Amino acid sequence: MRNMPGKPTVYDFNALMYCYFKSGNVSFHLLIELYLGMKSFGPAPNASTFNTLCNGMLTFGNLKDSLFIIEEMCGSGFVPSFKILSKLLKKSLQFGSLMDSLCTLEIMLKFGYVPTEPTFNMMICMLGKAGMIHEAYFVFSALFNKGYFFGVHTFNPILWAFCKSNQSYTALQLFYSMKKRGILYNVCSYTALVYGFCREGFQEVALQCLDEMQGNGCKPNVITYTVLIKFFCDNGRIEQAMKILTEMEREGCNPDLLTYNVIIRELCHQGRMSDILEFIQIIDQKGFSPDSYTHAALAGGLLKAGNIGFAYELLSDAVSKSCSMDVALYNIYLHCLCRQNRLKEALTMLDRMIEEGFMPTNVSYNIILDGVCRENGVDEALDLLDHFKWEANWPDVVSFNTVLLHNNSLISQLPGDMYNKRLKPDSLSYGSLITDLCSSGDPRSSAIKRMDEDFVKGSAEV
DNA sequence: GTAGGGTTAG
Repeated sequence: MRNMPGKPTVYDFNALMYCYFKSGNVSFHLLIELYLGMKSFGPAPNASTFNTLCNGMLTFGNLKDSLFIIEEMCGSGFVPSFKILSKLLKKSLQFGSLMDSLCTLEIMLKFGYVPTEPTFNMMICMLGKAGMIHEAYFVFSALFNKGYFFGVHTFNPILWAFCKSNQSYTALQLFYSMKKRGILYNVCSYTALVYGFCREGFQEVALQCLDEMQGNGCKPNVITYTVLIKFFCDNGRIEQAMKILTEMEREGCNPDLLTYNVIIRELCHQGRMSDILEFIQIIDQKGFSPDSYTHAALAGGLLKAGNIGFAYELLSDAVSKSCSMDVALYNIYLHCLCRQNRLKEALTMLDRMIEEGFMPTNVSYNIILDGVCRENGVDEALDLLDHFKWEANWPDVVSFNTVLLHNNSLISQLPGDMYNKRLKPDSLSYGSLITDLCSSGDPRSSAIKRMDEDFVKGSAEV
Protein backbone atom coordinates (compact mmCIF):
# COMPACT_ATOMS: atom_id res chain seq x y z
CA MET A 1 0.00 0.00 0.00
CA ARG A 2 3.10 2.22 0.21
CA ASN A 3 2.85 2.59 -3.54
CA MET A 4 -0.67 3.93 -3.35
CA PRO A 5 -1.72 7.42 -2.43
CA GLY A 6 -3.35 8.05 0.91
CA LYS A 7 -3.57 6.03 4.10
CA PRO A 8 -5.31 2.65 4.45
CA THR A 9 -8.99 3.09 5.16
CA VAL A 10 -11.17 1.14 7.59
CA TYR A 11 -12.19 -1.05 4.62
CA ASP A 12 -8.55 -1.97 4.06
CA PHE A 13 -8.18 -2.91 7.72
CA ASN A 14 -11.34 -4.98 7.61
CA ALA A 15 -10.19 -6.76 4.46
CA LEU A 16 -6.81 -7.42 6.05
CA MET A 17 -8.44 -8.97 9.12
CA TYR A 18 -10.77 -11.04 6.98
CA CYS A 19 -7.91 -12.43 4.89
CA TYR A 20 -5.79 -13.00 7.95
CA PHE A 21 -8.52 -15.18 9.50
CA LYS A 22 -8.87 -17.04 6.21
CA SER A 23 -5.15 -17.84 6.18
CA GLY A 24 -5.88 -20.19 9.07
CA ASN A 25 -2.79 -19.31 11.05
CA VAL A 26 -4.04 -16.70 13.49
CA SER A 27 -2.58 -14.83 16.44
CA PHE A 28 -5.49 -13.50 18.48
CA HIS A 29 -3.13 -11.24 20.34
CA LEU A 30 -2.01 -9.57 17.12
CA LEU A 31 -5.60 -9.00 16.02
CA ILE A 32 -6.58 -7.45 19.32
CA GLU A 33 -3.49 -5.20 19.09
CA LEU A 34 -4.54 -4.20 15.58
CA TYR A 35 -8.03 -3.41 16.78
CA LEU A 36 -6.76 -1.39 19.74
CA GLY A 37 -4.45 0.47 17.36
CA MET A 38 -7.38 1.37 15.13
CA LYS A 39 -9.30 2.53 18.14
CA SER A 40 -6.46 4.78 19.33
CA PHE A 41 -4.97 6.05 16.08
CA GLY A 42 -7.67 5.47 13.46
CA PRO A 43 -9.20 4.69 11.18
CA ALA A 44 -12.04 4.15 13.64
CA PRO A 45 -13.48 0.63 13.55
CA ASN A 46 -16.91 0.36 11.93
CA ALA A 47 -19.66 -2.23 12.36
CA SER A 48 -18.00 -4.46 9.81
CA THR A 49 -14.73 -4.42 11.79
CA PHE A 50 -16.52 -5.78 14.84
CA ASN A 51 -18.44 -8.36 12.82
CA THR A 52 -15.32 -9.58 11.03
CA LEU A 53 -13.39 -9.86 14.28
CA CYS A 54 -16.18 -11.54 16.20
CA ASN A 55 -17.02 -14.02 13.42
CA GLY A 56 -13.37 -14.88 12.95
CA MET A 57 -12.74 -15.38 16.66
CA LEU A 58 -15.83 -17.57 16.86
CA THR A 59 -14.69 -19.72 13.94
CA PHE A 60 -11.53 -20.42 15.91
CA GLY A 61 -13.51 -21.09 19.08
CA ASN A 62 -12.15 -18.05 20.92
CA LEU A 63 -15.15 -17.15 23.06
CA LYS A 64 -13.44 -14.71 25.38
CA ASP A 65 -12.20 -12.41 22.62
CA SER A 66 -15.51 -12.71 20.72
CA LEU A 67 -17.34 -11.50 23.77
CA PHE A 68 -14.78 -8.73 24.29
CA ILE A 69 -15.31 -7.56 20.71
CA ILE A 70 -19.09 -7.58 21.14
CA GLU A 71 -18.75 -5.51 24.30
CA GLU A 72 -16.45 -3.10 22.48
CA MET A 73 -18.98 -2.93 19.66
CA CYS A 74 -21.77 -1.98 22.06
CA GLY A 75 -19.45 0.49 23.79
CA SER A 76 -18.77 2.20 20.44
CA GLY A 77 -22.47 2.72 19.87
CA PHE A 78 -23.04 -0.04 17.31
CA VAL A 79 -25.83 -2.56 17.59
CA PRO A 80 -24.72 -6.18 17.15
CA SER A 81 -27.06 -8.21 14.97
CA PHE A 82 -29.30 -10.96 16.30
CA LYS A 83 -27.43 -13.39 14.08
CA ILE A 84 -24.01 -12.78 15.56
CA LEU A 85 -25.23 -12.80 19.15
CA SER A 86 -27.17 -15.98 18.55
CA LYS A 87 -24.05 -17.55 17.07
CA LEU A 88 -22.03 -16.47 20.10
CA LEU A 89 -24.64 -17.90 22.44
CA LYS A 90 -24.69 -21.25 20.63
CA LYS A 91 -20.91 -21.47 20.61
CA SER A 92 -20.68 -20.67 24.32
CA LEU A 93 -23.12 -23.46 25.03
CA GLN A 94 -21.28 -25.87 22.74
CA PHE A 95 -18.10 -25.18 24.65
CA GLY A 96 -19.95 -25.57 27.93
CA SER A 97 -19.05 -22.04 28.96
CA LEU A 98 -22.09 -21.06 30.97
CA MET A 99 -20.81 -17.72 32.23
CA ASP A 100 -20.14 -16.58 28.66
CA SER A 101 -23.58 -17.74 27.59
CA LEU A 102 -25.17 -15.79 30.45
CA CYS A 103 -23.25 -12.64 29.44
CA THR A 104 -24.31 -13.09 25.84
CA LEU A 105 -27.94 -13.59 26.77
CA GLU A 106 -27.81 -10.44 28.87
CA ILE A 107 -26.60 -8.47 25.84
CA MET A 108 -29.30 -10.04 23.66
CA LEU A 109 -32.01 -9.08 26.13
CA LYS A 110 -30.65 -5.55 26.30
CA PHE A 111 -31.29 -5.20 22.55
CA GLY A 112 -34.66 -6.90 22.77
CA TYR A 113 -33.50 -10.09 21.05
CA VAL A 114 -34.94 -13.43 22.13
CA PRO A 115 -32.93 -16.61 21.56
CA THR A 116 -34.48 -19.36 19.48
CA GLU A 117 -36.31 -21.98 21.48
CA PRO A 118 -33.83 -24.87 20.92
CA THR A 119 -30.91 -22.68 21.99
CA PHE A 120 -32.80 -21.41 24.99
CA ASN A 121 -33.79 -24.96 26.02
CA MET A 122 -30.20 -26.10 25.74
CA MET A 123 -29.14 -23.21 27.95
CA ILE A 124 -31.73 -24.01 30.62
CA CYS A 125 -30.76 -27.70 30.55
CA MET A 126 -27.07 -26.98 30.92
CA LEU A 127 -27.59 -24.48 33.73
CA GLY A 128 -29.78 -27.00 35.55
CA LYS A 129 -27.25 -29.80 35.13
CA ALA A 130 -24.46 -27.56 36.39
CA GLY A 131 -26.50 -26.89 39.53
CA MET A 132 -27.00 -23.23 38.52
CA ILE A 133 -30.70 -23.50 39.22
CA HIS A 134 -31.30 -19.93 40.24
CA GLU A 135 -29.63 -18.68 37.08
CA ALA A 136 -31.81 -21.07 35.05
CA TYR A 137 -34.93 -19.83 36.75
CA PHE A 138 -33.85 -16.20 36.49
CA VAL A 139 -33.26 -16.53 32.77
CA PHE A 140 -36.59 -18.28 32.33
CA SER A 141 -38.49 -15.62 34.29
CA ALA A 142 -36.75 -12.79 32.46
CA LEU A 143 -38.28 -13.99 29.19
CA PHE A 144 -41.52 -15.23 30.69
CA ASN A 145 -42.21 -11.86 32.30
CA LYS A 146 -41.63 -10.15 28.97
CA GLY A 147 -44.46 -12.21 27.59
CA TYR A 148 -42.44 -14.89 25.84
CA PHE A 149 -43.93 -18.23 26.54
CA PHE A 150 -41.88 -21.35 26.37
CA GLY A 151 -43.60 -24.61 27.00
CA VAL A 152 -43.24 -27.53 29.29
CA HIS A 153 -40.03 -28.74 27.61
CA THR A 154 -38.27 -25.61 28.79
CA PHE A 155 -39.76 -25.70 32.23
CA ASN A 156 -39.19 -29.40 33.02
CA PRO A 157 -35.39 -29.09 33.25
CA ILE A 158 -35.87 -26.33 35.84
CA LEU A 159 -38.25 -28.53 37.83
CA TRP A 160 -35.79 -31.41 37.66
CA ALA A 161 -32.89 -29.23 38.73
CA PHE A 162 -34.78 -28.13 41.85
CA CYS A 163 -35.90 -31.68 42.59
CA LYS A 164 -32.38 -33.05 42.24
CA SER A 165 -30.95 -30.53 44.64
CA ASN A 166 -33.32 -31.24 47.53
CA GLN A 167 -35.54 -28.25 46.87
CA SER A 168 -38.69 -30.11 45.91
CA TYR A 169 -40.95 -27.75 47.85
CA THR A 170 -39.61 -24.85 45.81
CA ALA A 171 -40.25 -26.98 42.74
CA LEU A 172 -43.81 -27.58 43.91
CA GLN A 173 -44.46 -23.87 44.46
CA LEU A 174 -43.13 -23.13 40.99
CA PHE A 175 -45.19 -25.96 39.60
CA TYR A 176 -48.43 -24.45 40.89
CA SER A 177 -47.56 -20.87 40.04
CA MET A 178 -46.71 -21.81 36.46
CA LYS A 179 -49.79 -24.00 36.21
CA LYS A 180 -51.90 -20.94 37.05
CA ARG A 181 -50.10 -19.06 34.30
CA GLY A 182 -50.94 -21.63 31.71
CA ILE A 183 -48.23 -24.27 31.56
CA LEU A 184 -49.69 -27.68 30.76
CA TYR A 185 -47.61 -30.30 32.47
CA ASN A 186 -46.71 -33.74 31.17
CA VAL A 187 -45.58 -37.02 32.73
CA CYS A 188 -41.97 -35.83 32.93
CA SER A 189 -42.96 -32.84 35.07
CA TYR A 190 -44.87 -34.97 37.57
CA THR A 191 -42.04 -37.50 37.61
CA ALA A 192 -39.66 -34.72 38.66
CA LEU A 193 -41.82 -34.01 41.72
CA VAL A 194 -42.16 -37.71 42.55
CA TYR A 195 -38.37 -38.03 42.31
CA GLY A 196 -37.73 -34.93 44.43
CA PHE A 197 -40.06 -35.92 47.25
CA CYS A 198 -38.76 -39.50 47.31
CA ARG A 199 -35.21 -38.23 47.41
CA GLU A 200 -35.92 -36.05 50.42
CA GLY A 201 -37.59 -38.95 52.20
CA PHE A 202 -41.18 -37.80 51.71
CA GLN A 203 -42.46 -40.95 50.03
CA GLU A 204 -46.01 -40.31 51.15
CA VAL A 205 -45.98 -36.89 49.46
CA ALA A 206 -44.53 -38.58 46.37
CA LEU A 207 -47.47 -41.00 46.38
CA GLN A 208 -49.84 -38.01 46.62
CA CYS A 209 -48.15 -36.59 43.51
CA LEU A 210 -48.78 -39.90 41.79
CA ASP A 211 -52.47 -39.69 42.73
CA GLU A 212 -52.69 -36.11 41.58
CA MET A 213 -51.13 -36.79 38.21
CA GLN A 214 -53.53 -39.67 37.64
CA GLY A 215 -56.41 -37.45 38.76
CA ASN A 216 -55.32 -34.90 36.16
CA GLY A 217 -55.45 -37.51 33.44
CA CYS A 218 -51.68 -37.93 33.17
CA LYS A 219 -50.63 -41.58 33.21
CA PRO A 220 -47.41 -42.42 35.05
CA ASN A 221 -44.91 -44.25 32.85
CA VAL A 222 -42.15 -46.77 33.50
CA ILE A 223 -39.79 -44.01 34.64
CA THR A 224 -42.25 -42.64 37.20
CA TYR A 225 -42.83 -46.08 38.65
CA THR A 226 -39.13 -46.98 38.62
CA VAL A 227 -38.34 -43.85 40.60
CA LEU A 228 -40.80 -44.91 43.29
CA ILE A 229 -39.56 -48.50 43.29
CA LYS A 230 -35.96 -47.33 43.56
CA PHE A 231 -36.57 -45.16 46.60
CA PHE A 232 -38.65 -47.79 48.38
CA CYS A 233 -35.85 -50.27 47.70
CA ASP A 234 -33.21 -47.87 49.00
CA ASN A 235 -35.12 -47.68 52.26
CA GLY A 236 -35.33 -51.45 52.49
CA ARG A 237 -39.12 -51.34 51.93
CA ILE A 238 -39.10 -54.04 49.30
CA GLU A 239 -42.71 -55.10 49.92
CA GLN A 240 -43.84 -51.54 49.10
CA ALA A 241 -41.67 -51.65 45.99
CA MET A 242 -43.33 -54.92 44.94
CA LYS A 243 -46.75 -53.31 45.42
CA ILE A 244 -45.75 -50.57 43.00
CA LEU A 245 -44.49 -53.20 40.57
CA THR A 246 -47.86 -54.98 40.70
CA GLU A 247 -49.72 -51.70 40.33
CA MET A 248 -47.74 -50.63 37.28
CA GLU A 249 -48.33 -53.96 35.58
CA ARG A 250 -52.04 -53.74 36.40
CA GLU A 251 -52.08 -50.28 34.81
CA GLY A 252 -50.57 -51.76 31.65
CA CYS A 253 -47.13 -50.21 32.11
CA ASN A 254 -44.32 -52.69 31.49
CA PRO A 255 -41.27 -52.69 33.75
CA ASP A 256 -37.97 -52.59 31.87
CA LEU A 257 -34.46 -53.80 32.64
CA LEU A 258 -33.77 -50.71 34.76
CA THR A 259 -36.75 -51.48 36.97
CA TYR A 260 -35.57 -55.05 37.49
CA ASN A 261 -31.96 -54.01 38.14
CA VAL A 262 -33.12 -51.76 40.95
CA ILE A 263 -35.15 -54.53 42.54
CA ILE A 264 -32.39 -57.12 42.17
CA ARG A 265 -29.92 -54.86 43.93
CA GLU A 266 -32.11 -54.59 47.02
CA LEU A 267 -32.91 -58.32 46.99
CA CYS A 268 -29.15 -58.94 47.10
CA HIS A 269 -28.78 -56.57 50.06
CA GLN A 270 -31.40 -58.62 51.85
CA GLY A 271 -29.89 -61.95 50.80
CA ARG A 272 -33.18 -63.15 49.29
CA MET A 273 -31.65 -65.73 46.97
CA SER A 274 -34.78 -67.44 45.68
CA ASP A 275 -36.36 -64.06 44.82
CA ILE A 276 -33.17 -63.03 43.00
CA LEU A 277 -33.28 -66.17 40.88
CA GLU A 278 -36.95 -65.56 40.15
CA PHE A 279 -36.24 -62.06 38.87
CA ILE A 280 -33.32 -63.23 36.77
CA GLN A 281 -35.74 -65.68 35.17
CA ILE A 282 -38.29 -62.92 34.60
CA ILE A 283 -35.62 -60.78 32.90
CA ASP A 284 -34.83 -63.69 30.64
CA GLN A 285 -38.48 -64.54 29.90
CA LYS A 286 -39.21 -60.95 28.95
CA GLY A 287 -36.40 -61.00 26.45
CA PHE A 288 -34.06 -58.61 28.26
CA SER A 289 -30.42 -59.51 28.57
CA PRO A 290 -28.59 -58.58 31.77
CA ASP A 291 -26.31 -55.57 31.27
CA SER A 292 -23.39 -54.19 33.24
CA TYR A 293 -25.81 -52.56 35.67
CA THR A 294 -27.43 -55.93 36.34
CA HIS A 295 -24.02 -57.38 37.13
CA ALA A 296 -23.17 -54.41 39.34
CA ALA A 297 -26.50 -54.73 41.14
CA LEU A 298 -25.83 -58.41 41.79
CA ALA A 299 -22.14 -58.24 42.70
CA GLY A 300 -22.36 -54.91 44.53
CA GLY A 301 -25.45 -56.04 46.41
CA LEU A 302 -23.91 -59.35 47.42
CA LEU A 303 -20.67 -57.69 48.47
CA LYS A 304 -22.49 -55.16 50.62
CA ALA A 305 -24.42 -57.99 52.26
CA GLY A 306 -21.08 -59.62 53.14
CA ASN A 307 -21.30 -62.36 50.52
CA ILE A 308 -17.83 -61.59 49.18
CA GLY A 309 -17.02 -65.01 47.75
CA PHE A 310 -20.20 -65.16 45.68
CA ALA A 311 -19.73 -61.59 44.41
CA TYR A 312 -16.16 -62.42 43.44
CA GLU A 313 -17.16 -65.58 41.54
CA LEU A 314 -19.78 -63.66 39.65
CA LEU A 315 -17.37 -60.97 38.53
CA SER A 316 -14.46 -63.23 37.68
CA ASP A 317 -16.92 -65.19 35.55
CA ALA A 318 -17.98 -61.95 33.86
CA VAL A 319 -14.35 -60.95 33.26
CA SER A 320 -13.36 -64.34 31.82
CA LYS A 321 -16.42 -64.44 29.58
CA SER A 322 -15.53 -60.90 28.53
CA CYS A 323 -19.00 -59.61 29.37
CA SER A 324 -19.33 -55.90 28.84
CA MET A 325 -17.25 -54.51 31.69
CA ASP A 326 -16.99 -50.94 32.86
CA VAL A 327 -15.21 -48.97 35.55
CA ALA A 328 -17.92 -49.48 38.20
CA LEU A 329 -17.76 -53.25 37.69
CA TYR A 330 -13.98 -53.25 37.92
CA ASN A 331 -14.25 -51.21 41.09
CA ILE A 332 -16.53 -53.79 42.68
CA TYR A 333 -14.08 -56.46 41.58
CA LEU A 334 -11.18 -54.56 43.18
CA HIS A 335 -13.27 -54.20 46.32
CA CYS A 336 -13.88 -57.96 46.46
CA LEU A 337 -10.16 -58.67 46.14
CA CYS A 338 -9.22 -56.14 48.82
CA ARG A 339 -11.83 -57.46 51.22
CA GLN A 340 -10.32 -60.92 50.73
CA ASN A 341 -6.86 -59.52 51.56
CA ARG A 342 -5.66 -60.10 48.01
CA LEU A 343 -4.05 -56.71 47.54
CA LYS A 344 -1.42 -57.95 45.09
CA GLU A 345 -4.08 -59.32 42.76
CA ALA A 346 -6.04 -56.09 43.12
CA LEU A 347 -3.00 -54.11 41.99
CA THR A 348 -2.56 -56.42 39.01
CA MET A 349 -6.23 -55.94 38.18
CA LEU A 350 -5.80 -52.17 38.40
CA ASP A 351 -3.07 -52.39 35.76
CA ARG A 352 -5.21 -54.64 33.65
CA MET A 353 -8.15 -52.28 33.64
CA ILE A 354 -5.85 -49.46 32.52
CA GLU A 355 -4.47 -51.69 29.75
CA GLU A 356 -8.01 -52.39 28.60
CA GLY A 357 -8.73 -48.69 28.39
CA PHE A 358 -10.77 -48.21 31.56
CA MET A 359 -9.40 -45.23 33.43
CA PRO A 360 -9.54 -45.86 37.18
CA THR A 361 -11.47 -43.26 39.14
CA ASN A 362 -11.00 -41.97 42.65
CA VAL A 363 -13.28 -44.77 43.77
CA SER A 364 -10.80 -47.32 42.36
CA TYR A 365 -7.84 -45.71 44.11
CA ASN A 366 -9.68 -45.31 47.39
CA ILE A 367 -10.63 -48.99 47.37
CA ILE A 368 -6.96 -49.88 46.86
CA LEU A 369 -5.99 -47.43 49.61
CA ASP A 370 -8.37 -49.18 51.98
CA GLY A 371 -6.83 -52.52 50.97
CA VAL A 372 -3.35 -51.19 51.72
CA CYS A 373 -4.48 -49.99 55.16
CA ARG A 374 -5.86 -53.44 55.91
CA GLU A 375 -2.92 -55.49 54.67
CA ASN A 376 0.19 -53.33 54.89
CA GLY A 377 -0.76 -50.78 57.49
CA VAL A 378 -1.34 -47.08 57.63
CA ASP A 379 2.26 -45.99 57.06
CA GLU A 380 2.31 -47.46 53.60
CA ALA A 381 -1.11 -45.93 52.93
CA LEU A 382 0.23 -42.50 53.88
CA ASP A 383 3.11 -43.03 51.52
CA LEU A 384 0.61 -43.91 48.81
CA LEU A 385 -1.32 -40.71 49.44
CA ASP A 386 1.78 -38.76 48.56
CA HIS A 387 3.45 -40.88 45.92
CA PHE A 388 0.87 -43.08 44.25
CA LYS A 389 0.36 -42.59 40.55
CA TRP A 390 -3.21 -41.33 40.74
CA GLU A 391 -3.46 -40.86 36.97
CA ALA A 392 -5.75 -37.90 36.38
CA ASN A 393 -7.14 -38.03 39.92
CA TRP A 394 -6.04 -36.66 43.25
CA PRO A 395 -6.64 -37.95 46.74
CA ASP A 396 -10.00 -36.61 47.93
CA VAL A 397 -11.72 -36.35 51.29
CA VAL A 398 -12.68 -40.04 51.10
CA SER A 399 -9.01 -40.98 50.71
CA PHE A 400 -8.09 -39.09 53.86
CA ASN A 401 -11.03 -40.42 55.83
CA THR A 402 -10.12 -43.96 54.77
CA VAL A 403 -6.70 -43.59 56.35
CA LEU A 404 -8.11 -41.78 59.40
CA LEU A 405 -10.59 -44.52 60.10
CA HIS A 406 -7.80 -47.06 60.18
CA ASN A 407 -5.75 -45.01 62.59
CA ASN A 408 -7.26 -41.88 64.03
CA SER A 409 -4.18 -40.98 66.07
CA LEU A 410 -2.99 -39.45 62.79
CA ILE A 411 -5.64 -36.85 63.14
CA SER A 412 -3.35 -34.04 64.24
CA GLN A 413 -1.31 -34.47 61.09
CA LEU A 414 -3.91 -35.21 58.47
CA PRO A 415 -6.12 -32.12 58.67
CA GLY A 416 -3.06 -30.05 57.84
CA ASP A 417 -2.37 -32.28 54.83
CA MET A 418 -5.98 -31.93 53.74
CA TYR A 419 -5.82 -28.21 54.20
CA ASN A 420 -2.72 -28.02 52.00
CA LYS A 421 -4.54 -29.94 49.31
CA ARG A 422 -7.57 -27.62 49.62
CA LEU A 423 -9.81 -30.45 50.72
CA LYS A 424 -12.63 -29.64 53.09
CA PRO A 425 -12.89 -32.10 55.98
CA ASP A 426 -16.42 -33.49 56.26
CA SER A 427 -18.47 -34.76 59.18
CA LEU A 428 -16.65 -38.09 59.04
CA SER A 429 -13.27 -36.40 59.33
CA TYR A 430 -14.48 -34.34 62.29
CA GLY A 431 -16.04 -37.45 63.83
CA SER A 432 -12.61 -39.09 63.88
CA LEU A 433 -11.11 -35.92 65.26
CA ILE A 434 -13.61 -35.71 68.10
CA THR A 435 -13.19 -39.41 68.94
CA ASP A 436 -9.46 -38.95 69.08
CA LEU A 437 -9.60 -35.83 71.22
CA CYS A 438 -11.99 -37.46 73.65
CA SER A 439 -9.62 -40.35 74.17
CA SER A 440 -6.41 -38.31 74.30
CA GLY A 441 -7.80 -35.59 76.57
CA ASP A 442 -5.36 -33.06 75.21
CA PRO A 443 -7.19 -29.78 74.66
CA ARG A 444 -4.10 -28.02 73.37
CA SER A 445 -3.49 -30.28 70.45
CA SER A 446 -3.08 -28.64 67.12
CA ALA A 447 -6.02 -30.60 65.83
CA ILE A 448 -8.54 -28.95 68.11
CA LYS A 449 -7.17 -25.56 67.14
CA ARG A 450 -7.72 -26.45 63.52
CA MET A 451 -11.27 -27.53 64.20
CA ASP A 452 -11.90 -24.36 66.16
CA GLU A 453 -10.66 -22.26 63.26
CA ASP A 454 -12.83 -24.18 60.85
CA PHE A 455 -15.91 -23.65 62.98
CA VAL A 456 -15.20 -19.96 63.26
CA LYS A 457 -14.81 -19.75 59.48
CA GLY A 458 -18.06 -21.66 59.17
CA SER A 459 -16.44 -24.30 57.03
CA ALA A 460 -16.84 -27.17 59.47
CA GLU A 461 -19.81 -29.44 59.06
CA VAL A 462 -22.27 -29.75 61.89
C1' DG B 1 -36.60 -31.85 23.15
C1' DT B 2 -37.13 -32.71 29.13
C1' DA B 3 -36.83 -37.72 33.19
C1' DG B 4 -35.26 -43.32 36.06
C1' DG B 5 -30.51 -47.99 37.46
C1' DG B 6 -24.64 -50.04 39.54
C1' DT B 7 -18.92 -48.80 42.41
C1' DT B 8 -15.18 -46.00 47.85
C1' DA B 9 -14.41 -44.29 53.99
C1' DG B 10 -18.06 -45.38 59.88
